[in-house]
Amino acid sequence: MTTLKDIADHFALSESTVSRILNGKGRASEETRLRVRDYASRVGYRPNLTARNLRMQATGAIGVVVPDISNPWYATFYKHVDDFARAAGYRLVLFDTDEDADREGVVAAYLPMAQVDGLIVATSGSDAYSSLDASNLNRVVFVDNEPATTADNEGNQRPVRFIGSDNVDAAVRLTQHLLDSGRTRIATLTGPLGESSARQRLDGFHQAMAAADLPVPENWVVETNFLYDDGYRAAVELLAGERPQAIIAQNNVLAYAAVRAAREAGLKVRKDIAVVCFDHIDVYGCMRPAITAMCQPIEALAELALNAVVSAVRGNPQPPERSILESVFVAGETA
Amino acid sequence: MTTLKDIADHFALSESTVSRILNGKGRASEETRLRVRDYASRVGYRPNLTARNLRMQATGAIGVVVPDISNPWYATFYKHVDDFARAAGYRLVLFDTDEDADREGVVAAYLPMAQVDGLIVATSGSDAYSSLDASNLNRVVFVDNEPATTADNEGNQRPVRFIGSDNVDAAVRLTQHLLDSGRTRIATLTGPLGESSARQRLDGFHQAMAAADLPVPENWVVETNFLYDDGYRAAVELLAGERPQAIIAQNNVLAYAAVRAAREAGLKVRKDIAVVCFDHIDVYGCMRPAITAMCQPIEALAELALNAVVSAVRGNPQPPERSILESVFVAGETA
DNA sequence: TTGAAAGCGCTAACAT
DNA sequence: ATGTTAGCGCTTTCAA
Repeated sequence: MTTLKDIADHFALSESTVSRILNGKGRASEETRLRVRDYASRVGYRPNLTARNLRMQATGAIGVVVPDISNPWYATFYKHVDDFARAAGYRLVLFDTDEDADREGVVAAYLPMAQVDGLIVATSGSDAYSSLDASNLNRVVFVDNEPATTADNEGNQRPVRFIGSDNVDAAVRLTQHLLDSGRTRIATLTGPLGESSARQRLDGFHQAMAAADLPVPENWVVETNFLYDDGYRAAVELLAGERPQAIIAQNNVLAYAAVRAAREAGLKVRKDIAVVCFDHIDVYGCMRPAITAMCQPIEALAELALNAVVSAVRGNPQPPERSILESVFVAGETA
Repeated sequence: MTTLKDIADHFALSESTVSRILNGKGRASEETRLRVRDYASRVGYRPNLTARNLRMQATGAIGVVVPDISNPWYATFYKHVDDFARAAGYRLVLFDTDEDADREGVVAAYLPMAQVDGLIVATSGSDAYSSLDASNLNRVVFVDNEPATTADNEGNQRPVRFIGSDNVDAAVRLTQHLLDSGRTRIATLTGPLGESSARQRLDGFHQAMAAADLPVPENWVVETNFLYDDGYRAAVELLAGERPQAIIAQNNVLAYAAVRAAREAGLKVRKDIAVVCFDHIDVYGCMRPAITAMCQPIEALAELALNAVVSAVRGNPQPPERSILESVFVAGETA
């Protein structure tokens, strides 16, 4: 590869002069500038970003960490973040942790390892963030789901920047929707209850049921890992026992699994069993039945997250505050 | 951040000793090793990968470039590549170009800029690869779609490593399937005809129609950018005119757009109009109707692509050969 | 307008 | 078993 030095040598110039010219900094004689620019583009010179990043102590890249990029919700989220990032002059790099805490830990370390300037993280429960020092932790913005722990060495829990939604309330509303339709025997497929979003959505469900004086049999609260296969197994098992009138799936993918299980059990969704969920999104309009759901305002989350991380990266210390957005109810055909 | 030097200073050791210990290379006294390891993990030392990469002239990362990560086909492809990459000891980094040649050009430059060791590219027609020198071009593996041009400065077209499928033949078979069902008035939504996959699929369509002595009205071949919105507009327009009995969509997303347009036009898909496509994949089993399609063997593509790029990265020059896999017909409910 | 020199944090060849 | 030195390719201060 051609380096700055190669170009400098070619003209018997110094590296610094060439660097300045190529970066448009400082002055250089019109003639040198032209010659250098021309030569650089002729030989296809590309600055070695690794070297530049090392020198600059910055990368210009922001990482986005999601548990499952084949989940259209996260893909859509990423696309929105990308739009905002581009406008702000940052490059985005996408990491898929496959809902695996270890993989997430690896990515979390990219920050102290100087691979990205900041991180937007939809965590699935890694505790890797506790090993980040304050200056690095400050450059991560959590979305959707709060990290399990951000305690430091001494065990002090440290507040972080979080952009999420009103999960408890959304769950209450979603449950209430079912109750209003006369369905009182309700089961739920939860995510890992170590995760805040799962816990909160379960809380809301319990609250609404308690307020209506309705029981929730223990075996109607089934914990999953938020992934399709696991959700499917759980749903099959759920439907094999005494059958609820409705299932609340704590994310979109679990709902798809539940719908499949219901169909395979010969049930007609809605008539025989209602299925509702959180964060259903149908990018291409081809999913049937359309699922009734409470949805986080995905674009607003993306915008807040990007702004927050950029401001941290630019050196403005982040107020470790929680921004909670309101979910919206989207009526479908399943409840 | 703690650096090697900090640790070295702390024990009055040299950086090289600490480096060797932390990398498990060379010998060191049991005692020093323990003390250093312990201290490093206590202070949460993370090697600066930027520095290491600069020194090593390698990153251990392979980039995967796709035109649209919210397209489940690419998301699935990525996941498969990830599995193989992990097994081979490489980290994957995902880039979404949003079907935009400029963005793809930026990512292509990551190679000479030393940001990744290799690239697996599902191109959407950037000519950026022509500016890569031989040693860089050798580290990119193209999948699904061949690059527009890989000519060098002198205009010589250079062969590249490509993993794709039998598009022409697949299109012939898909068309034949429609013909066999008695549908002879067939329209097609193509991708950008600058892209090889689009051209080949169109070729196959024309071949099959010609072989059956059937005409293809010019306005029944509609070129799109492979994206949903554009496909939808095209489909609406197509259905507004004299109506074909079937639509061949050149990718999955165009099919979803066509199905939507058909529904909105009050048509019953299959009965009133057939819709078939390439590469339909329904990760969650909730898309209705199930679309009849010719599908590239996605996992095999992923495996070949990863193996090829890894072997290039490891220094084994790539034979610039084209690997062509056979597509499989997946019967659905739409034709 | 240009150059010399230092240094970002790391690894490795070559001492000792 | 450990240290010295050089250098990866770049930017930037300071000097000329």
